[in-house]
This record gives sequence, C-alpha cells and structure tokens, in this order.
Amino acid sequence: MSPAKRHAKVKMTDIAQAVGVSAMTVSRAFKGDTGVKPATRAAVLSKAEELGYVFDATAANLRQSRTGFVAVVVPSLENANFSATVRALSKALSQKNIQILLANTEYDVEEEERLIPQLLRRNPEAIVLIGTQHSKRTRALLKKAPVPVIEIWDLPREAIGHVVGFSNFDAVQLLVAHLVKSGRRRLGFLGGEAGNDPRGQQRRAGFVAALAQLALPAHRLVPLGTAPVGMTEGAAGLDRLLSQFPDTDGIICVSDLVGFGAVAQCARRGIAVPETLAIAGFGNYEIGRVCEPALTTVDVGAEQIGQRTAELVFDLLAPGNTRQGPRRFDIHPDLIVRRSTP
Amino acid sequence: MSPAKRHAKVKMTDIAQAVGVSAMTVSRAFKGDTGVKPATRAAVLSKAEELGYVFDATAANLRQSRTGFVAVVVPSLENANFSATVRALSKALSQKNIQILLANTEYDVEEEERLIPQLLRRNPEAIVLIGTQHSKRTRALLKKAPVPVIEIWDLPREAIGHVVGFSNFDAVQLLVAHLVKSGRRRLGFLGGEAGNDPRGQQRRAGFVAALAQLALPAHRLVPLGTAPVGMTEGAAGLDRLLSQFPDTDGIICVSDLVGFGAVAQCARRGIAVPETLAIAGFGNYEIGRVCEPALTTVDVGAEQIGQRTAELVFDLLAPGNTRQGPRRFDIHPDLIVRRSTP
DNA sequence: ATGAAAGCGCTAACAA
DNA sequence: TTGTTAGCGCTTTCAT
Repeated sequence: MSPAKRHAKVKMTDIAQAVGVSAMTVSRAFKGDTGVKPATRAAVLSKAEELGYVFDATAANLRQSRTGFVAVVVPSLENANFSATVRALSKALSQKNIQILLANTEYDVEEEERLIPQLLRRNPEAIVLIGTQHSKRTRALLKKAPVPVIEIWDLPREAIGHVVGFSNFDAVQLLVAHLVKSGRRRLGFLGGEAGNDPRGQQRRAGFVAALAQLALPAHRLVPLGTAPVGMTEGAAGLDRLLSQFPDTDGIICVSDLVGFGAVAQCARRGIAVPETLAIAGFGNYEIGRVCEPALTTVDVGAEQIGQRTAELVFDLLAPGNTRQGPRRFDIHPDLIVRRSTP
Repeated sequence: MSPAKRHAKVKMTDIAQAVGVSAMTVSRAFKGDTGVKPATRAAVLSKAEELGYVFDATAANLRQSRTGFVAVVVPSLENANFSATVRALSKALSQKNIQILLANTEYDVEEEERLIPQLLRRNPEAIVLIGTQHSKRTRALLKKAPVPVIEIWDLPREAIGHVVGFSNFDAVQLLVAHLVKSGRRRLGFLGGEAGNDPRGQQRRAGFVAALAQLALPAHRLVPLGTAPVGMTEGAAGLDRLLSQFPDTDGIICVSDLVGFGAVAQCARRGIAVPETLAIAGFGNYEIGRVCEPALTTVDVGAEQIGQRTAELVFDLLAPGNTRQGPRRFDIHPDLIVRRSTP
C-alpha cells in the first residue's frame, strides 16, 4: 500500500489552510466559479494536486440535496438490445457527469421489488426502468417516490410517470403485414408466452390480433419457456412448431435470437428459407444481419430509446424545470426486410 | 404529481418526534440494532411507513465514511462475455446491498481517464476495471487512490492492485494444441491486432508464440480493425485470409463472434468446415453453441470472474480486514471441442 | 434501553 | 474577490 493511502483524508480546509485562503474559495475554485482570481484558483488547484486531494461528492451531495446519479433498472444485460439502450443512455449522461447506478433484476419482479428501495435510499435524480411490469408494492413505492420515474421499452396503458417506448403490439403488425403481402397465410409465432417478459407477450398478442383482423388463423403459437430465451430455444421451437403445424409457411419470432435458432435449425433439416418457410425475427440484432439467410426484422430503436431517455433526464433536471405533467415519447420501430422472407 | 411529492422531506427526527423518542432510537430501530425495545421498534417502523419515510443513504455515508457501492468500469456492455461478468458481480454484490456504479469506456482509454476521477469522487469502496490497459495518468491516479483497485479479465505483468483474470496468451495455446494434434499445420488468426483490445492482442501473441515453439509458420494473421469486432468483421476477415493464404487449413478467431462470421461465410462460399477448413472461436458465446457447425472454443469463465471478484470485494470490505498485500486470482480457461474442428 | 451533543466535508446565504 | 456562519441528515460517542 502506498504511503498516500495511510494519510488521513485531505479535505478542502487542508488546501485552504495550505494556500492561505478560506474553504469557500477552494470550493469556488473547484467548481470553476466566476469570481475567483485566476492566480488564486491556480494556487488552489496546484496545491490540491500536490496534496492528492480528492473531492468528496458525498458531502457535496448531502449539502446540495443533489446526487448527480440516475438509477437504471434492467431485466438483463445479456441482451444486446438492452445493452444498446444502456450504452446510449450511459454515454449521454456521462457527458454531463451524471453517473449510473445499475440494478439487474434478471426478469424477476420480486428481485426488482427488493432492489428499488435500495436505489431510492441513495437519492437518485431519476429512476429509469426497462419494462413496465412491476409488483404492486413496487408500483406504489414508485408512485410516491420523490424522483421522476421513467419507464422505457414499452408503452404502458397506465404509466407510473414518464415513458420512452414503443408499442411491441403494433410493431409486430409490420411483420405480419409484410408476410401476408408476400402471400403467406399459415403463420406461426415462436415465443412470447413467458409471464416474465411482457414485451414478448405484447408481440405475440399483436400477432394474434393482426391475424384475427385479416381473418387468418392464429393458433400456431409455440411457447419457448421463461425469459430470457435465445438461439437454443429458437432451434427447439422450430421443431415443435413444424411437428404440430407442418403446413406453416411463415414464422415470426419473439426476437432475432430465436429467429436465428430457427433459421439454423432449418439449415440442419434442409428446409428452404424463405422458399418453403419464411422466417422473421424482432429487434434487429447483429446476428440477424449476418446469418444466412439474413433475417427480416423490426428495428425498435434501442439506442434511440437510451438517447431520448437521457434527453428527458436532462430536461427533468434542468434548474428552471417547472415539473409539468408526465411526458411520453413514442418511438416508431422500422421494418427491415431481408432475405429470410420473400 | 402526487401530493406526497410536494411535502418536505421526511427525516429521522420527524419520526422521532411523532413517536416520542430520539433520533438515535429511530436510527437504531432501522438498522435492526440490538438494544431497542421491540415495541419501540414496531412503533418507529410503522410511523416511518405512515409518513413515507425514505432513509437517506447519502447522509449516513458521509457520517460513516462508507458508501456501499463499487465502481465498475467496462470497455463495453454489448459483449456477452463482459455482461456475464457484470451480471455475476452485480448479483453477488446486491445480495449484500452493495450497489454498482457503472462506467462504460467504449474501449477508449481517454474516456476511461475522464471517467475514473468522477467515480473516485463518489468514494466507492472498490473500483473494478475490466482490462489492464490504462493511460499513464489513470494508472497514477489509481495507484494512489484510497480504494482497492481490482483489474479483471487479464493477468497484467504489473498490476495496480488486485487481479482476477486469466492469461489470454496461454488460453489460445489450448486451441493451437488441439488443431495441431488433429493434423492442421497451416494455421491463421483472425483479429487481435487492435490497439484498443489488449486481450485480443494477447490471444494473437499467444497464437504466434505457440506456432513458433512448434516450428510452424505464423504469418497468416489478418487484422479486423478497431474493437469491438464482431460477426460482420469475421465474415470479411475470412475472405481476406483465404485470398492472401489460400492454403490455410485452420483458423483461430479472436472471439466466437468473429468465428461465427467466418463459419457463415464458409457456408456461403461452399467451404466445408471442418473438412477443408477448421475454425475455432474464443469465449464460449451462445452463438458458438448454436451455429452450424458448432464452434470449438475456449470458455474463459466470465461468470466465475465476476463471482470471484465479488468475493474479493467482500473480503476487502470485511471489518477486520488487515489490508494484506494485493491478491491475484488466476482463472483457468477450458477448451471446448465442437464440430467446427476435426 | 434511550438520549444529547458533536461532527462527517461540503456549500448556500449573507457579509465584507 | 473573498470570508463567516450555519446546516444538509445521519451516526459516533458518551452519558444516563
């Protein structure tokens, strides 16, 4: 351990004393306040450097009742879509030196209920949650929380506070329309039944609704199990779908990962995609661009969600903010047609 | 905005007053101290609930000089390997109510240099960094930082503090040995030249060293560009490798993602894997298990790294800790043989 | 089992 | 341009 670590903590008053000014001057020098003589500031900063001073944000936070961090609650980080959102959010926030306090629920509302109070104790300036499914207690807690709540990645009927999301229900309709336009009529859906993945459920519901509206059968639904589901489940799911409904001519998958699993399984079984079977994914993951054939999918704007959320946070934290009502940003997903569908 | 939000903040003294005890008793009741009459505690807790009290961790932190969070610095979250580590770490830490302060450098040491001081100001109890490549200033800063520094995912020659990692250099030798044993002699390597990915560089260096030791040629090296590189680069890289070195009979890729790109490209070009060309990846990503043929790879124990790091943190924070010297955990990666190699 | 006083390190507010 | 005072909300310490 270096000697520096043994020394008692250096604080503002130490620098003040060493330079021969008051603590306030040191404070001002540090935050780049106007009204500090350049020479004084220089002296302060150099002495701080010399003494190995580290500004104590905790103390400042207590005094100012502002912490400069945002709590972010995610169901999983091992989902490239969510990571993209977190990356965009993190990048934008870090530009203004706002830090992220991260919590991972692993798709578990109980865990979320346990984690959120821990986060709130730290006085985050806002709390961002991927997903809109929460326990009753969590909901109540967030409702009366003294910080802005931002739910993202979905458009809840009853939002707790602000929303930055898209309609998973509507987004799937882009895919259904595309498949039907190209002549497919016997469509199936892989996944979307998991109780812990409401976004997937919305997608499946959108699928069913779209078919119903077209007076097409919507019974070719194959469950894949509890979220997260991925490529492995997609491959197994394809087999199940075809054994139950051999005449299927098009499949929409709850995600590109599942879609890739299905495409890969088709390759193994010698099923021609898209000729015999059209397959579409969801989410525009890298795998869908690279696999063979490349997957038709929906780009949900994962980064855009993060970006917009950051902007919303800045807005909410802006000094002059008058706390208007809750805001709602509706992101519009894009259909991306690739070779896996005709 | 609910009425609760307009009220001034409820603090311990408010509860104390309402219950008719002192703030100290409230404090004790909250932390489950022995030496509070059960009836008193019950009264305190119920009044707290009633008033919507939220414990202020900032104030407690200032007083106790302990914050209960750990800073985690990652090059990227969109890498399933890193996310797995963060997940395991996060899960273990959250069990003891330690929060994660997340920073994402995007493989940029300059950005890291900018972010770390921001993190240190918040008095994290430890700082965990994926990677061991840092700027000179960052290194100096961390060296004299008053918190334990844990570098993970590599085994640096000169560690700043503690280490939980594996030798990327050695790990590749498992793959080389496997390919050579199965008769391949004209091996190539995809990726690993990127200056911002020292782990990749180590892998490539290990590849070159292993071949040199076997007196085999080690010139079939194809750069893929700046990290992060993925499937797309893998596909392009395969083409480049084969046009430069058409006689190549085995390829090791800097990651499974690149490996998948290469395998997919082989499928498109009608190159038989593994008969004509053996392909191995690195990192044991899900894609490598599911693709066709499944990829031979190295499992580096991403979760284990996170888990071990959490244990190390607990150790370092244990009250009786005597601050012994830096610890070093050497994780041993495993070879996983699949169908992409003979 | 409970309370009173002091103070963690910083900054808002006012003063000079 | 700089300084003084007070206090953010909690917990340590000592007292009862």
